[in-house]
Amino acid sequence: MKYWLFKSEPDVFSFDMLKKTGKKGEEWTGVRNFLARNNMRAMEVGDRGFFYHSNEGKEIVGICEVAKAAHPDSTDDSGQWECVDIRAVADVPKPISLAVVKKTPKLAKMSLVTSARLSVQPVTDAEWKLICEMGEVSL
DNA sequence: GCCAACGTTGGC
DNA sequence: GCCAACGTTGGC
Repeated sequence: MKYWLFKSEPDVFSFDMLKKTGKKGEEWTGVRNFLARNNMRAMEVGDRGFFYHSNEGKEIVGICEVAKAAHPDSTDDSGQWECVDIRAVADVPKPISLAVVKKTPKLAKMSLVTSARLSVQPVTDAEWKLICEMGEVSL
Protein backbone atom coordinates (compact mmCIF):
# COMPACT_ATOMS: atom_id res chain seq x y z
CA MET A 1 0.00 0.00 0.00
CA LYS A 2 1.22 3.47 -0.87
CA TYR A 3 0.56 6.72 0.91
CA TRP A 4 -0.26 10.16 -0.45
CA LEU A 5 -1.18 13.66 0.52
CA PHE A 6 -4.05 15.62 -1.01
CA LYS A 7 -4.06 19.36 -0.68
CA SER A 8 -7.15 21.50 -0.81
CA GLU A 9 -8.29 24.94 0.16
CA PRO A 10 -11.01 24.33 2.75
CA ASP A 11 -13.26 27.12 1.53
CA VAL A 12 -13.27 25.43 -1.87
CA PHE A 13 -13.42 21.81 -0.76
CA SER A 14 -12.87 20.85 2.88
CA PHE A 15 -12.49 17.51 4.61
CA ASP A 16 -15.96 17.97 6.09
CA MET A 17 -17.35 18.19 2.58
CA LEU A 18 -15.53 15.01 1.64
CA LYS A 19 -17.03 13.25 4.66
CA LYS A 20 -20.51 14.25 3.50
CA THR A 21 -19.98 12.42 0.23
CA GLY A 22 -19.76 9.17 2.21
CA LYS A 23 -18.60 5.86 0.84
CA LYS A 24 -18.86 6.88 -2.76
CA GLY A 25 -16.43 9.71 -2.22
CA GLU A 26 -15.59 12.48 -4.58
CA GLU A 27 -13.75 12.87 -7.86
CA TRP A 28 -10.52 14.72 -7.23
CA THR A 29 -10.89 16.87 -10.33
CA GLY A 30 -9.15 20.00 -11.44
CA VAL A 31 -5.56 18.87 -11.08
CA ARG A 32 -3.60 20.44 -13.96
CA ASN A 33 -0.08 19.50 -13.05
CA PHE A 34 1.88 16.71 -14.68
CA LEU A 35 3.64 15.52 -11.58
CA ALA A 36 0.40 15.43 -9.64
CA ARG A 37 -1.24 13.53 -12.48
CA ASN A 38 1.56 11.00 -12.51
CA ASN A 39 1.14 10.54 -8.79
CA MET A 40 -2.55 9.87 -9.27
CA ARG A 41 -1.82 7.36 -12.01
CA ALA A 42 0.38 5.49 -9.55
CA MET A 43 -2.46 5.16 -7.04
CA GLU A 44 -4.36 1.97 -6.44
CA VAL A 45 -7.75 1.46 -4.88
CA GLY A 46 -7.24 1.26 -1.12
CA ASP A 47 -4.17 3.48 -0.99
CA ARG A 48 -4.44 5.96 1.84
CA GLY A 49 -3.75 9.65 1.95
CA PHE A 50 -3.63 12.64 4.24
CA PHE A 51 -6.04 15.48 3.62
CA TYR A 52 -4.30 18.82 4.02
CA HIS A 53 -5.96 22.22 4.26
CA SER A 54 -3.90 24.93 2.57
CA ASN A 55 -4.24 28.67 3.18
CA GLU A 56 -6.91 28.29 5.81
CA GLY A 57 -5.68 26.15 8.70
CA LYS A 58 -2.57 24.81 7.01
CA GLU A 59 -2.84 21.47 8.70
CA ILE A 60 -3.43 17.78 8.08
CA VAL A 61 -6.99 17.23 9.20
CA GLY A 62 -8.06 13.88 7.88
CA ILE A 63 -7.33 10.47 6.40
CA CYS A 64 -8.80 9.49 3.08
CA GLU A 65 -8.53 6.51 0.76
CA VAL A 66 -8.50 5.97 -2.96
CA ALA A 67 -11.96 4.73 -3.95
CA LYS A 68 -11.37 4.60 -7.68
CA ALA A 69 -8.15 4.49 -9.68
CA ALA A 70 -7.18 7.20 -12.16
CA HIS A 71 -9.74 7.91 -14.87
CA PRO A 72 -10.34 10.87 -17.23
CA ASP A 73 -11.16 14.11 -15.46
CA SER A 74 -14.76 14.99 -16.34
CA THR A 75 -14.00 18.70 -15.97
CA ASP A 76 -11.33 18.56 -18.67
CA ASP A 77 -12.03 18.93 -22.38
CA SER A 78 -8.54 18.27 -23.68
CA GLY A 79 -8.53 14.66 -22.55
CA GLN A 80 -5.05 14.79 -21.13
CA TRP A 81 -5.96 15.13 -17.47
CA GLU A 82 -7.07 12.46 -15.07
CA CYS A 83 -8.36 12.20 -11.56
CA VAL A 84 -8.99 9.60 -8.88
CA ASP A 85 -11.93 9.27 -6.50
CA ILE A 86 -11.22 9.55 -2.79
CA ARG A 87 -13.37 9.05 0.27
CA ALA A 88 -12.98 10.07 3.90
CA VAL A 89 -11.78 7.39 6.31
CA ALA A 90 -11.05 9.08 9.63
CA ASP A 91 -10.40 12.39 11.31
CA VAL A 92 -7.02 13.36 12.64
CA PRO A 93 -8.01 14.10 16.25
CA LYS A 94 -4.98 16.33 16.71
CA PRO A 95 -4.42 18.04 13.35
CA ILE A 96 -0.79 18.34 12.34
CA SER A 97 0.03 21.87 11.27
CA LEU A 98 2.61 22.87 8.72
CA ALA A 99 4.54 24.61 11.49
CA VAL A 100 4.80 21.34 13.41
CA VAL A 101 5.84 19.45 10.29
CA LYS A 102 8.64 21.95 9.73
CA LYS A 103 9.73 21.73 13.37
CA THR A 104 9.85 17.93 13.36
CA PRO A 105 13.22 16.82 11.96
CA LYS A 106 11.85 13.55 10.58
CA LEU A 107 9.11 15.38 8.71
CA ALA A 108 10.97 18.48 7.60
CA LYS A 109 11.84 17.02 4.23
CA MET A 110 8.33 15.99 3.33
CA SER A 111 7.06 17.11 -0.06
CA LEU A 112 4.68 19.32 1.84
CA VAL A 113 7.66 21.44 2.85
CA THR A 114 9.95 21.01 -0.15
CA SER A 115 7.31 21.11 -2.91
CA ALA A 116 4.76 23.38 -1.35
CA ARG A 117 2.91 23.94 -4.58
CA LEU A 118 2.39 20.34 -5.58
CA SER A 119 -1.24 19.44 -4.89
CA VAL A 120 -0.92 15.64 -4.89
CA GLN A 121 2.17 14.32 -3.17
CA PRO A 122 3.69 11.01 -2.17
CA VAL A 123 4.21 10.29 1.54
CA THR A 124 6.73 7.75 2.82
CA ASP A 125 5.83 4.90 5.17
CA ALA A 126 7.88 6.47 7.96
CA GLU A 127 6.21 9.85 7.54
CA TRP A 128 2.79 8.23 7.47
CA LYS A 129 3.40 6.31 10.68
CA LEU A 130 4.82 9.24 12.56
CA ILE A 131 2.05 11.64 11.60
CA CYS A 132 -0.60 9.08 12.53
CA GLU A 133 1.05 8.72 15.93
CA MET A 134 1.41 12.43 16.48
CA GLY A 135 -2.13 13.09 15.34
CA GLU A 136 -3.49 10.25 17.51
CA VAL A 137 -5.19 8.71 14.54
CA SER A 138 -7.05 5.48 15.18
CA LEU A 139 -7.76 3.45 12.09
C1' DG B 1 -2.08 41.92 0.18
C1' DC B 2 2.59 40.94 -0.84
C1' DC B 3 6.09 38.25 -2.60
C1' DA B 4 8.87 34.08 -3.39
C1' DA B 5 8.86 29.70 -5.69
C1' DC B 6 7.86 27.04 -9.33
C1' DG B 7 5.48 25.04 -13.44
C1' DT B 8 4.21 26.17 -18.08
C1' DT B 9 4.35 28.54 -22.38
C1' DG B 10 6.25 30.41 -26.40
C1' DG B 11 9.90 32.62 -29.13
C1' DC B 12 14.17 31.81 -31.02
C1' DG C 1 16.03 22.29 -27.04
C1' DC C 2 16.99 26.31 -24.31
C1' DC C 3 15.56 30.08 -21.63
C1' DA C 4 13.01 34.24 -20.59
C1' DA C 5 8.44 35.74 -19.49
C1' DC C 6 4.36 34.93 -17.42
C1' DG C 7 0.73 33.08 -14.40
C1' DT C 8 -0.55 30.72 -10.30
C1' DT C 9 -0.05 28.96 -5.78
C1' DG C 10 0.47 29.35 -1.06
C1' DG C 11 2.87 30.94 3.16
C1' DC C 12 3.39 34.88 5.84
